[in-house]
Amino acid sequence: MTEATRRERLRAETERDIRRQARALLVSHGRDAVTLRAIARELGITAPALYRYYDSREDLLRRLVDDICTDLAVELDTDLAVIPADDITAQVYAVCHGFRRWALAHPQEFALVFASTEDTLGICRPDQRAQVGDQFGRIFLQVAGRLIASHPAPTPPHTDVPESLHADLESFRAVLLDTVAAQGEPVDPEVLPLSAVYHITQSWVRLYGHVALEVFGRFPFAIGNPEPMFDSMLAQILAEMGFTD
Amino acid sequence: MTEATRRERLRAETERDIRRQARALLVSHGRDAVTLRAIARELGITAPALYRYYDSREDLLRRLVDDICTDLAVELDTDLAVIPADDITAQVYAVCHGFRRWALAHPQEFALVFASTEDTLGICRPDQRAQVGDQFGRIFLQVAGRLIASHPAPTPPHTDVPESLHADLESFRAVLLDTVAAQGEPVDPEVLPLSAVYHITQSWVRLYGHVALEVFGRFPFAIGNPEPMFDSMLAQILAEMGFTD
DNA sequence: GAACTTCGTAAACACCGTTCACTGAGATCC
DNA sequence: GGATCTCAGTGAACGGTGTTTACGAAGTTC
Repeated sequence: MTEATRRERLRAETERDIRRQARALLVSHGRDAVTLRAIARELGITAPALYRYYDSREDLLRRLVDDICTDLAVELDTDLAVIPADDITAQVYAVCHGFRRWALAHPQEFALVFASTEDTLGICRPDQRAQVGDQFGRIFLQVAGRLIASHPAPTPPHTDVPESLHADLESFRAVLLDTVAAQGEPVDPEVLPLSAVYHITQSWVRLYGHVALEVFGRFPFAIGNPEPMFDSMLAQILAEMGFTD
Repeated sequence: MTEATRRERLRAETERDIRRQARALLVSHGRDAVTLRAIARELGITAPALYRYYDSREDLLRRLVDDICTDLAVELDTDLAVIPADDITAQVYAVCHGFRRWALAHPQEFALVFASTEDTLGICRPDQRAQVGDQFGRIFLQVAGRLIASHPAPTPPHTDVPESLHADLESFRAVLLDTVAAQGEPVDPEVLPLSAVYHITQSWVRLYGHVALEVFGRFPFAIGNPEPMFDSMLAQILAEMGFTD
């Protein structure tokens, strides 16, 4: 059935097992508990064997980040699957709620992927990764692109876009257009004002800010149930783009 | 001169040295490098001696957080000292710019204080700490309280405050009033609408979100110079409160 | 000066990441 | 089919870590 050799199959299987155990340790006991010896112990092998698969513990953690992003993307895609394709605001709600739910359910993974300094996690080749994690970034860009591509009216930009950001925002707009186009319907670049691209960036700031503050417990006061605040924030973000439903 | 005994003086001195070395290791080589043995080595003592001062490495890290918050507060207070007492928007700019500058200059310390999950850092007795770090929290509350206490007009609330947040926001308003009153001029509680308190919370979400995204390099695209974006965000936050300068 | 408290030590234990020489089984070639 | 090569996994070792323990040597108190 498989044309791969027996050795290749076993290798791929072991590699998956290693990552799975590493994830389990990360989730259950935190980043520091992801030790090569503990992983090997659970797998019934010895620690040096792991060096046949990863250059170092840091290398393994770096690849874990990719796995986590992929899993998050799968979860968000599942949420998106039940949303009508033409209901863009429902898609935005689904992705944002899904992101928050995932972050609160997996704080250690959130911290590793979204709150690690570059030097504690090794260099992540800044040229290739234009976005936080390939898979999760794809979904974010996709929904963001569709959102601003379908925004109801040429919204008067609430704020002036700083002049010095024009170049960066224009290349980001190109990435958004590519992502949307690759997923299906192409979009007229003219209908994507720079101010909307800027607003999307600001929305990511707020989405990320709220979720991170909640995960890390750094809101300035105890909040009984933060979900209404999250919903209210999303509603305001959409309202500022001209969506009034 | 000092009425403390020789032993007490030496103890206090050693304790300061320990924390200073721990901070140096944190800043220069990251959280994982803050090792009891490394600290002891630099101080010319042995690692078990540190247990006369701290219960464990985790305990030491927890107290480091307090030190860092205090230092951050001192830095922000220095910035505030040169701002006219009646120019509240300038004070807001000073604190926000100072917070961003500090975070970018001390990413490891920022990550430890503002992006650590509760269980990786031990429980921080949620009853006592009403705010992120006592000292830094004091400054934030102080400026935030003064800001909404002096907001120019009874701003029409852009968004409705979710019903379920009223109770939490009211107790937060009380904390804000206490902080401002303890610092000098008392404030009429009536001039502090709940929607403004809510807006302050949303502003913290945006301030924190921008700074954390910049520190962790998680903006969705490469930004040549993020400072204009930060300034633009601050301007918008103030504009939404009715400050138009 | 005796009794007591406290700081620091050395030794030990159980972990950790990582390197290295080596074995044994799968893959390949003749 | 047998020789050869490749490579996953091993055991031992090195230097590092947090932490506990018993003990000595000061400072403090009476």
